This record gives sequence, structure tokens and C-alpha cells, in this order.
Amino acid sequence: MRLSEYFLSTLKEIPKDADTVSHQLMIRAGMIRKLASGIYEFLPFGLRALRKVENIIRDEMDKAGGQELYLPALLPKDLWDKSGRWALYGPELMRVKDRNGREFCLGPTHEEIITDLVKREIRSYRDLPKLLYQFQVKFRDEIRPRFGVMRAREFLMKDAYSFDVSQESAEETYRKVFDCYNRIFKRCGLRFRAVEADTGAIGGSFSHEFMVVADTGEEGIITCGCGYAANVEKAELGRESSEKKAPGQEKPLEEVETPGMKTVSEVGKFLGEPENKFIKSLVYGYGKGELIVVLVRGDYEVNEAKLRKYLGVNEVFLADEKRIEKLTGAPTGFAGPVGIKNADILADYSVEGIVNGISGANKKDYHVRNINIGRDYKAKAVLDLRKPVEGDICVKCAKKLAFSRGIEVGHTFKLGTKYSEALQADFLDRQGDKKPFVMGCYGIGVSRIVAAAIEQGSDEKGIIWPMSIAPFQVTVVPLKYDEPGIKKVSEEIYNDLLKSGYDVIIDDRDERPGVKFNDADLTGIPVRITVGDRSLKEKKVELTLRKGLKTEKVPVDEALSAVKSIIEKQI
RNA sequence: CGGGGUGUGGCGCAGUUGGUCUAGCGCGCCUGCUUUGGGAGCAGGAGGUCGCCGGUUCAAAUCCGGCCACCCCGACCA
Repeated sequence: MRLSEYFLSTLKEIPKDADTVSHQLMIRAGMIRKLASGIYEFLPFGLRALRKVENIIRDEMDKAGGQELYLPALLPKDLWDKSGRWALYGPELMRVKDRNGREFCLGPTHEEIITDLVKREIRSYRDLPKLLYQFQVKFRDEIRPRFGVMRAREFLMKDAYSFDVSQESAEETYRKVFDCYNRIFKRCGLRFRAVEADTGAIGGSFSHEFMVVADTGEEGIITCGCGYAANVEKAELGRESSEKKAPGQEKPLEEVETPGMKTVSEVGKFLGEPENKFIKSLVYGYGKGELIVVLVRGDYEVNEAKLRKYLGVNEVFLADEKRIEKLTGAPTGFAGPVGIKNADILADYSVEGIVNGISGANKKDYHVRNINIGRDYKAKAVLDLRKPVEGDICVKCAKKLAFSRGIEVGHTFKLGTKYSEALQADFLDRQGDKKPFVMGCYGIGVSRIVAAAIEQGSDEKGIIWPMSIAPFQVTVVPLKYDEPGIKKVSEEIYNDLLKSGYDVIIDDRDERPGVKFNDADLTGIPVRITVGDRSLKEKKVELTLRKGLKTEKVPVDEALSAVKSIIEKQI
């Protein structure tokens, strides 16, 4: 490609509404432009990176036995009714009507569609297992699109679905895809790790997320030396045994006036008690208006994902003032477990060890001291309901957990028979019995990988691409292109590289050297060959690696082989 | 959706106590000359219904009302 003809314009200044490195650089390097909130145009330079990622994924999926197909983006409502997700999905689902008023949605994911397709096509256990995948644009009307292409409302995803005869066989398929994913992200040059994750709205029994390690990541992850790694949403926490109750320590309940003090820290200061003496009581709503009281230790926070999972619902929310007042008889801030009627109480492990704890009195401007579980209130269940904090220990090995951040680029789920049962997708087994498919589903955010790669690879000058997904592998930079000697040598090298099948671009613009160097650095092309009269006098050109910006001189006729060996080594 | 903020040539911004604003600056863009190893210099030039609608006024980018768009902070997700 000739840069003089290429549809690329780079920006010197940082766009004001881009606040992450990858977003800024993708715009500055001319990869993407914004059309509307969360909706982006991919320009040729950006698309090249996207396609490279896509090709790596396709290659590995095929090697893992996958078969590519292509499903529609516009999906009829009835299939979504059958799975129940038309009602469940909420406003994130983009809904549209056709001219006859029939309802459709723009697919946010494709479990229903593929399950229905496989149901119509496959009838026998002999045709199983199957692993099907596609690259498709997905639509999710995100509450808050963010970070450019990282959280967009329309984005490119590779989604795969597996169909197996049994749980065991599905397990094996899951393992296969899991390994495949590891190879994909490795080939994309990413530093990542797989963590245990919450299953969320997709459903199913078990899942892993593939996290690209980055401080700007939206996800919190915990890791342990023993190998345990999980999304903070999912991270299991054990039962604490530190504070054992001793008989006779329990003191009688005592109401104390705490005028206007609502938060744990306010009341704690006022009473001179540490926050871990408090039983934080939160009223949550779920389902059709049911309420539940959730207790955690004062210095901890409720993990709503765990609460949702326990309740078996898709949504929980903190109850509003009115409902709290109705339940507790007091305004928000004074709720407590003692004397609650008409709602169940769930206690996190962290509150069962609290002796003579403090909580709201369910009465305006009052708290209660010396609350003890069992004696003063009964919990319907005591379980793991909180978020991990610094200092927590691993459930598997009791060592201290480490916290880090990550960008979720892939997610694998064991779905079981959730969708096949809902859509009555059955096959006949060897005995002639009808059985629902045992399914798995596996997503990769293709456009997000591109952003994540930049998030992990850049410096103050611009992007530093991994060789495998760089839009171009080499750029040939002639300084003074119109000088015949320089033109001849740079064109020769350019054409040799082209003929050898490399992705190469030549900066044949009439620009000053500084402009060309800065653009080369900004766009992050891994190898740069500079052709200028200085080194040409010695019959040499300069070879610079974008990473580290180290330059060496190589003889003109060795340039091709030098570039070849660099690329082959890195791909 | 709740809270905070911003809308002025392609990009980044100034101007906003109403009147030298006939809207300005830097970058970018076009033409010419000079220049050419890390974002050149000079000269000339193109490009804006000041987000939209309405109001107040002799006079509105500037004041008032409504709407829209976009961004940031929280819950949702590849």
C-alpha cells in the first residue's frame, strides 16, 4: 500500500472525548471514527487489525473442529419469547418493528437462533457433537457506552455454540474450546489469564472469562499463587472462624440514640466502635416486589451478583425510601435485623461471628447495641454474599489474594440444557430416546481485542502492535522520495516485501522526515525501514523496531532477509 | 436511569457582566516559493445558519424557556 493514496489521516492532538489510551490512539492513528455514542466507523487501517484478529480466531476455531456459519442480525421475537428472554433482557435489547408491525430485535447474542437452527437440522446422536461459530455484529444498547470500541453498542463478536449428547461429552468440548481460546489470545500477543466468572444473563452452570491484564480494565479480578483466579463478582469467600463466640459474653440489647446518623462510619465514630462491629443491613427488592434484608459486616460490601444467584433472579435493586419505611418503620439508614417481619433475612458469613454487634433499630434516629445472631434475629440462610477486599484469603489454599484489573475479551459458558429445553431442541439417542442437546457457548470480543492490545502496547509516541495483529508489518520510509537513488532503493525493497507476501506500506508522501517518523511511531508498525542518503552512501538502509525504537544499519541487499527473520520470529 | 459537565469551521480551544464579533486563535486543508534525518518558514487562500426551536431586546454566540446531542462518575456486558 502507498501511504500517499491510503485513506488515513492521523491526528496530532488528543481528541477530547477519549479518555483511555487505546481510544485516543485508535482515533489519532486513524483506525476509527465515532458516528454516535457507542457506534464507530472502522477505517481501512483499523479494519486491517480487526481482520487480523478475526483470521487468527478463525484459524484456531477451525483447528479445534469448529465450523463457521453466518446467522442473521435481525431476529424475530417469537424465538426470544420461547426462551423467555424477550421479557427478561430489558432495555439493552434493541427492538424494532417491520412494516406489518411484527417485532424483531437486533441480536445481542445468538443462543436462541442457533438452537432453533440445530433443532431443525439435527435429529440423531450420530450427528453430534457439533461446534458452530460465526463472526457477527452484535447490538447491545449499553447503559453507558465507554472507552471507544471497548464498550460499544454495536461491535464485532465471534460467537460459538456447541451441541453434545451428554454432560461428559460437553465437558470435553468445553475443555477443547478453552484450550483453543488460550491459543488465540496468545497468538494475538496479549498478556491474559482465564478466571472463573459469574454466568450473568446468558445463564448456565459454569463459566470462565479471559481477561487481558490492564490497569484500565473495567473488571476486577482476584488471583492466588495456588492458581485460583476469579472475577471479583464470582470470587468465593470462605466462612470466617476468627471471632468465636464465648458463652456468657452476650450482653442485653440496648437502644442508643443516634440522631441523623445513617452511615456505618458516622455511627461508628459517634459510638466509638470499629466498623467491623456493625451489622450493615440493606433492603433489596427483586422479582415481583419481594423484599429481602441482606446483612454484611460494616466494613464489607454486598456482592449483588451473588445475591442474584442465590435468589435465582436476573435483577436485584436497593429498595427505595418508601418501601424501606414500610418494611422497617424507619427511614433509610436505620434498618436492622432485630424485629423485621414480612421479609427474610440473609446473612453473609461475615456477620455470624459478630458478638454484641450494632445495627439500626428500625426506628428513626436509633441504633441497637449488643445484637447477636440466633438470639436476636434469625437468618434464613448464612452464606457468602460479599465482595472480596484487600487482605482476604483464598478459599482454596488460605493464602492472601492479589487484586488486579482486566479487560474481558472472551467468555466461555457451560449452558447445559437451558436453551435446548426451552426451545424443545432434542435429538434421538442410541436407545431411541429423545434427549435435549447439552450446550456450551463461547464468545470473543473481536473489536475489543484490538483495543485491549493497544491498551497493553503503547508508549508516549503511539501504538506498539504485536506483530501478529499489526495492520502492516513493515513500513518503508524514504526520506526525500523524489530523489532518484532513494526512490529506487525504497521501491525495490517495498516490492520485494510485497512479493514475499508481507503486509507492507511505503510512505511515498512529500513530507518532511519528522512527519513521517512521527506517523510511523503513532501507527505503531513493528518494523520500519528508513531509506535516506546518509546510510545509502554506505549502501545501507536503517532498520528500526517500533518496540524500543532501536536502529541498526543493514546493507541494502540484506534488508529483505533481515525483515523476514524478524517477522518470522515474532509471528 | 440517577449525579456532574460540555456543545463556536475537520480537530483542539478563546470569546458568554448583551453592542469594535463584519465571530477570533493554534493545528489541519488548498496555492506558490524556499526548505527536507524527528510534527519547517514566508506569502496568499478556502472553510462557521456559534447544537436545535422559540422568547426578551433597537441589538443575542452572549439573557430566558424548551428540546436534542455528546462526555464523565455508578449498576449491565464480549
